[in-house]
Amino acid sequence: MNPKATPMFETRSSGQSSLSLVLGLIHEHRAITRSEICSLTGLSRSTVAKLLTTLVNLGFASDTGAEQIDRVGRPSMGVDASKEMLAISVHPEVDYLEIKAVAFNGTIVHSEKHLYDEPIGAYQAVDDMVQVIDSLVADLETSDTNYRILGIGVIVPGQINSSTGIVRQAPHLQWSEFPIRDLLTERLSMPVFVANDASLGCKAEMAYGAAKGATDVVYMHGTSGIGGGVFMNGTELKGFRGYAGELGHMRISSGKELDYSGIQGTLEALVRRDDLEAVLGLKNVSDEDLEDALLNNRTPESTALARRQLEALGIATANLANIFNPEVFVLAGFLRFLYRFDQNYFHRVIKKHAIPAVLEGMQVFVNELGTNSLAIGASELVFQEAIADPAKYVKRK
Amino acid sequence: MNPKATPMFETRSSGQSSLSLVLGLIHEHRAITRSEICSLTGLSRSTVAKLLTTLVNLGFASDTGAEQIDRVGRPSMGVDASKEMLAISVHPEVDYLEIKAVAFNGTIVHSEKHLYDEPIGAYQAVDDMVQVIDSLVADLETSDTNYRILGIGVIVPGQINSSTGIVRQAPHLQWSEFPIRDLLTERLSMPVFVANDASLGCKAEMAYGAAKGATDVVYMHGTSGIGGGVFMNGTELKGFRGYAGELGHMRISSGKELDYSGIQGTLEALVRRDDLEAVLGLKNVSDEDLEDALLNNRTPESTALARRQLEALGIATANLANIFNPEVFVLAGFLRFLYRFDQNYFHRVIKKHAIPAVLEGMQVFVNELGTNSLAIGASELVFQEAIADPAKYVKRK
DNA sequence: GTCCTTATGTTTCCACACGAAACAAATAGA
DNA sequence: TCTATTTGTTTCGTGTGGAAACATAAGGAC
Repeated sequence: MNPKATPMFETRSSGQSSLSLVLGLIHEHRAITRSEICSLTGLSRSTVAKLLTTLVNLGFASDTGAEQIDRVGRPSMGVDASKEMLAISVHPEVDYLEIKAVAFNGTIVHSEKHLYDEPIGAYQAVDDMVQVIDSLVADLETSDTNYRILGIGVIVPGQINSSTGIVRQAPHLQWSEFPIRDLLTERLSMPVFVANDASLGCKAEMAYGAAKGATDVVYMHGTSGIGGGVFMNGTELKGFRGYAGELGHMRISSGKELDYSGIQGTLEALVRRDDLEAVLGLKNVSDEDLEDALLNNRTPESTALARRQLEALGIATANLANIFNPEVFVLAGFLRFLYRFDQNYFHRVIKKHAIPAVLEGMQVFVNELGTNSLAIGASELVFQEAIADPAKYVKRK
Repeated sequence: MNPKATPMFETRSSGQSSLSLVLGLIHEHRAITRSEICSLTGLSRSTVAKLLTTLVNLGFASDTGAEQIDRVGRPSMGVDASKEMLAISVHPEVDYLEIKAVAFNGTIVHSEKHLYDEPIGAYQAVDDMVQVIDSLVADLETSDTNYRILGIGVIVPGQINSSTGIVRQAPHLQWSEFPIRDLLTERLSMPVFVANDASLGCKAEMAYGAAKGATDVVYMHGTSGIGGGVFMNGTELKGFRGYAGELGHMRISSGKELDYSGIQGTLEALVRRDDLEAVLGLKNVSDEDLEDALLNNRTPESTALARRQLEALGIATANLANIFNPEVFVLAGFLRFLYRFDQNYFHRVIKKHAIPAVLEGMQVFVNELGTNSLAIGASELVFQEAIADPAKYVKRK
């Protein structure tokens, strides 16, 4: 046939098939009954039955007995999301490399962390990842449970071009222009996905955390800099080349403070974790310790600083509210306890700078998910791909 | 059946059917050959043939003879988008009411403008609209061409809740909380859609103007205030309640200037058409006259002001570039000639305040479409609905 | 002009997804 | 034990889209 035929769109029920729809529900709910699937999707009982048999055959779900009770009528049978389908999350940081295995039903089945004494280069990091993953895969395959690994999700603290899988710049790791996805794909021979840490944190909070059920979410994550993730209408804002969501670089003041990119008056220049540590006489402490010090040892200086930072954060939030009209705003990292320091003040600043209409119904939350949030977000990269085309993944004997 | 069954998703080829896909292509291209449809969609010849006969029967398209020439092989037959399917655009402004009729192939088949001596209220405006549209419909129906009107698109200069069709606030018209869609639907008995003017301008520029072919577009429109429209990945950013895109209220400076909502240091407070008129000794002049005066009668004062405004606009643009990583940035209204006043300076400001990565491949354009841009955008509201479900619209005898 | 090649339209049949309807099964309540 | 209710199961019909074979309309080589 015509070899030049490169369709602009997928044909065949573009968007998603019913199979994906049902599989997505199973993944989201972890356990769900057949009748719930019927009412949530609008599919008929006969169709749901057929779809479920194929999903069970593919290994994505398993039938459970009837569980419902205390209602008239024949009890509906349940299905569970698979405990055996896995995604592996990989998280390189300045001083460690963390690898976890997440099951399709959301449970963490494995977790390991390798500490580094000194920062290592990008290529060395890839070598380490390959080695750790290879041995993990070997362990899982010899285990008595019949695990099957669907792919790898890499969490990178920096700018990612998600379509090419190239790390554009990761300031803390000091990586730049590093084609991590292709390198890992080649050496691991399984699907590899790469994404920004803030974007994955947002994804996880939307799936199972503070923003569960919301479709329009803005997420800000404060570590050393401030990273952002934005989901509108349920899908991530990626932009032309995939660099959308650089919320920390938003300029909100005409002041002369510089952020780490050398830009003046940005959010990142005005809201700094370092400054909070300094005013409390601390250095390189954990988030927990900093939170404790900030909230419980209030001094005039620390209060003044926190207020200044909260004002800047509030102005940025108001700007983002005007721009996005989100349903939920999630604050993570050190922004979480900066917010808790004086949330009333923060809300007053927002009210002053945002249009009233966009604040109606908008909610501000701090992140709910703890240490596993990034791993869960990374696993979603893999699982969403599998959900979109379940037939591609055949059952392992 | 179960009456409580309210599916969260549409089943049945959710997204779009092949019929919509093909109809969308016909609308976009105005004229296209059958074989182009095959290669663009990936559908088979037999399927395309079937789909086209139903679309021709529905009246959305008409067969044309073979046109292609100078190539080996049987020439492919063409289809034209209908000249008879119409959308009516309605544009209320402070001192006029403008009504146009746009055909499915993009041609303007009718245009009329009623001037007002003094501002009229919202209800009076609706009365006028109904009267004008009724008589227009009567004219079209008695015409010798077999017109069929698919719906009404209303262009409102203000905040719209697109899901309820309520005008939240239109400062210049002095309307607020006005349920214009329901009022018009009731009295006109045809589908009515309402949208913000900047959003429609953006839609039109993407379909047929400066941003043609782009999927990630940020559009800023300067009239008295500054309105914005954002499309990401081809779909409009609406946000939770539909108020996303209030770009004019972005705060970029710590200055004390107030915009018309009383917010300090915003883009709208710093970039003002009034100020440009004043520095040139003008008042209430047309865009053409203001452009002419600004570009051709440069004084030290006007240059200084334009530079200040360009700097603010550049900072805002850089912020939006960081946030959205758009492919195309479109400047319309008076921003168009503010940009032309010194576009090199504008680009320098952007470079200074944006992350290098997000500027790669980003292009800045001024709007290309002239007076009909809003009408075309409004017609798209109607036509996109028809394209999504063509079977709903039966052919008129 | 006559063939051959190429690209397209047309027709016939088939695969697949999904639903409607009838029936079977499992519960609570009378 | 019987009834009402809800769900699983089976059968059959419908609609969407494709593959394959065939028909048709061009250009090009001889």
